[in-house]
Amino acid sequence: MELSPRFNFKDIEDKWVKFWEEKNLFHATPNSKKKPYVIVIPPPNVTGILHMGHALNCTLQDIIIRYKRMNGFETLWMPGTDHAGIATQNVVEKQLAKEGKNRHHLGRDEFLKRTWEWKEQYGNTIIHQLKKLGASCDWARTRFTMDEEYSEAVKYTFVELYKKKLIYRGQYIINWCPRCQTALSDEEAEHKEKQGFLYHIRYPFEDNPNEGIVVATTRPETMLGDTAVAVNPKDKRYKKLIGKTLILPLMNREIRIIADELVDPAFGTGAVKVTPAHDPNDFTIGMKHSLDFINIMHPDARLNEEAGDFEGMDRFKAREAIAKALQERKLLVKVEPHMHAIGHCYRCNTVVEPYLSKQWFVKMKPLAKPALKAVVDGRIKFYPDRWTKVYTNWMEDIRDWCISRQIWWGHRIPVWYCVNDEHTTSQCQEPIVSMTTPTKCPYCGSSKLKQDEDVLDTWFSSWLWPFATLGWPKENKDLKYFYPGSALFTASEIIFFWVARMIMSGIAFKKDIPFSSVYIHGTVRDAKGRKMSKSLGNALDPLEIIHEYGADALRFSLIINSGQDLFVSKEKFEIGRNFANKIWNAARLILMNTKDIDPEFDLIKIKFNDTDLASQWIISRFNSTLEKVNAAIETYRFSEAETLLYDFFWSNFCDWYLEIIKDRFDDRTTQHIAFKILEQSLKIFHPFMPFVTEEIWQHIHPGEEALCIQPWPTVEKICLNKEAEDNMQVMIEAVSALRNIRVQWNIPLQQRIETFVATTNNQEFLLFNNNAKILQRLGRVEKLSVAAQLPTTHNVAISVVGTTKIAVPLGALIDVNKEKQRISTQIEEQRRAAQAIVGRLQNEGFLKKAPANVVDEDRGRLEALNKEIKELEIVIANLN
RNA sequence: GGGCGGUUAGCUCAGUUGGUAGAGCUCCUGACUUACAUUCAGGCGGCCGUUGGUUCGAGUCCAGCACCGCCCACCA
Repeated sequence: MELSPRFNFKDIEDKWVKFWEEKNLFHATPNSKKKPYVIVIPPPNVTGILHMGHALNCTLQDIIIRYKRMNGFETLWMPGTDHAGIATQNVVEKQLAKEGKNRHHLGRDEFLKRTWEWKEQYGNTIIHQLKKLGASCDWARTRFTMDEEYSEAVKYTFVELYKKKLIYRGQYIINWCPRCQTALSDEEAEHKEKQGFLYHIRYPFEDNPNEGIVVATTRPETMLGDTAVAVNPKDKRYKKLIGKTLILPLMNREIRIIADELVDPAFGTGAVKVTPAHDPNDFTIGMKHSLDFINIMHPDARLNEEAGDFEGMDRFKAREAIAKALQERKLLVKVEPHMHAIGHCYRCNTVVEPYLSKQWFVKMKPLAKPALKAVVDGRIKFYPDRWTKVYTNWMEDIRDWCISRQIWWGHRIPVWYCVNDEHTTSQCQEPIVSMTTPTKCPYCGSSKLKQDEDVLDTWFSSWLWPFATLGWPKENKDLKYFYPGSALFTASEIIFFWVARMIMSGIAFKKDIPFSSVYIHGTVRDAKGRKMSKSLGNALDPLEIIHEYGADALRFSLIINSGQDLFVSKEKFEIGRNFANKIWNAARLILMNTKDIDPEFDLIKIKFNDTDLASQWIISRFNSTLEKVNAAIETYRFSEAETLLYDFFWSNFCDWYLEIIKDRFDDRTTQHIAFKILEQSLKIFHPFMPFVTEEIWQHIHPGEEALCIQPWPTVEKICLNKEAEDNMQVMIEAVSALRNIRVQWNIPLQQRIETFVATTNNQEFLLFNNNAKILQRLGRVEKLSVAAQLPTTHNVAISVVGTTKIAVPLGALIDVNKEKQRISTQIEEQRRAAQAIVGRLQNEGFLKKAPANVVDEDRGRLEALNKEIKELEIVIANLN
């Protein structure tokens, strides 16, 4: 049965997606005979639609998963989605805004109901898209970070950590997003360099209002909340002033000058205004010196009643207004431009505000210590290795993790407070932390309890992903068999957010690392190197590429470019499309010319003496390629693996082997070798291009088991034949030499030529003698003579390969007059060019006296041209 | 301020332990065509960022410098 003349990926992709899923080929179950190989997918946000980053990330995972599956592992690729607290809430709020409502109009329960509805409707979009990509996940296991079972795991984690005193609640300066109106963790505040200003403000002395101390700040509006000015105790300029009282301008509050080592005398004026409620540094100083903490801001970043005349004003408006007011009072000494990094909300890009508030935190040092060790002592390896240092640096300097969020969509914090005014004992202040909803206060017995309003950071659920997806905290067979996992594939952006925390949680709760390899891949950018984003409008949609070029093409092209950050444009995907097409057509050629293939036929049974050089060569090339491909995949060098496959199949198999055997396809052994190489190639291409390979496979093996569960070929050492590879290389070069002569001398392909091969090297003599056919067929040679010396014929074109001369007598082959004319024209062109140089040199006066380098350069060109002219003249002479 | 990565053909990138610089795309020339024009054959095109060092020999190893990019950081 033949393949259709044109490869049409659109006809086959959906068919195989459906087939694989219906036959349950990707489902993994605990299996006493096989070793497990496990990857958990980085769960995409439910709000997500497939972008190039996902496509790259998931293709990489799919390659190794399919590879391991074919290598006999019980492979589990765990799929699922993340509830993405802030992102999802934002989407639904935007929807509400269109209806002129906000979430408070609906109330918490109604809003959550609405969000769940949204999730049911759109939350699986990305899962469907991943299937189109060919991802071989165990779809039946698809998890969501807010599944009921999963929620139990999250609660359990919170309660356990609280019991171990690794979770605490307290008033601290956190990153506050005034738009999302929630706290953020340090990692969620993205620092970006921005041009700002450094305002120098004079704070007058209480006893001498005309004099004062000058402080420098980038956020003058926070001065309204100042409760001190600090200087370094060693700073000679200010030593005498320590303890003096100042009048805080605009507020007319008395504040004092205090001394603290945190102050750097070299920055600004060396005197720092201290705003303990609005700056992390100042907070520390405030605690140390028992200062007042004055919060001057509403949660939406408008100034509050503590801001005096500026109440109600937005923070940035207030900044201008305050600068102006200070200027009017002649207290603004100067304003200078200043570059500094400002935190932005990673979800909405709003400038975050350091804000004092009561939040829940995870104490990280005890969790980080064993997680750091696991990487330092090599139990977990990063690929490429350089990320190890990024990880260890962060872990060594880890800070506590703010996990409470003032939003509604997420895991509600499992904490209740006693709100009974009448019987409140001092113990009733204690939070009640519980897996289940408590009915009464354990201290006073009151049933007036109120649950904490906040939800947990999304990452507080995703850091449990490697085991919560397997049913933890309940023990079960899956968990026992599939944990710990094998590898994790992700982008560098979430090493801190996710990778590090999974390692911590795995060790803390499962007493074992969650995976032993972490592969960090590059970022996908556009052709100009910018990150792809919807707002820039430069995003290439993977689905569009799948539609236009096919999923195999998308996958192959992405991976072959994935050595580092990728710069993609539409044309970059042609390589994959063309390659899929090449595979298809090679298969067509072979299927057209082979029949009744003996299924028992095996390449390793072929004796080298029984077959020709080209066959030995291609069998050896297949095995040496396979050996290298295996090594590349095992060490996560995927683009290298694809390059090896591409070169083997296209440059060796198609361009040479198939061309050589085309006219002897009637030979049974040849048929079998070609068929077998194709069949084995399909297997090793399958992880990279699952669709086209499965299609061809099922075509040649109808009714048999699918390609995706075929055993991976083994490297047959007996087939590795360096001598054949080297010898074939000589033949290839000889053919190339002949082709070269043809082009050089304008000998049309139709024109059969006579060729002499001359060598005194015994081995090469035999080689050419035995493989004359290759030269004859691919070089279109009519008569080939192999001898020790060239005949004494004039007018031969000679090319040298190794120690062998390949010569073609030109005599009758070329039209001498035509050739003469062609060369004459060439000579004329060269002469004109030479004349132009001479002319220019004369015009510019260089010919007589000039800087040596200029003349040398031109002289070089002149000489080169003259040399070429001479050579061409010799050629003309020879033609006679 | 600290750390990391990059600099090789016009473009995008390979280059394994030091040993005559490679691929794809682009461009140019050509193509007996029943596997493929998403093809085939051939060609043009590189002081391998810069300076110095180690070596018989450096794109590759070492040091400095320049430029580009990324990450981290509580100098207000």
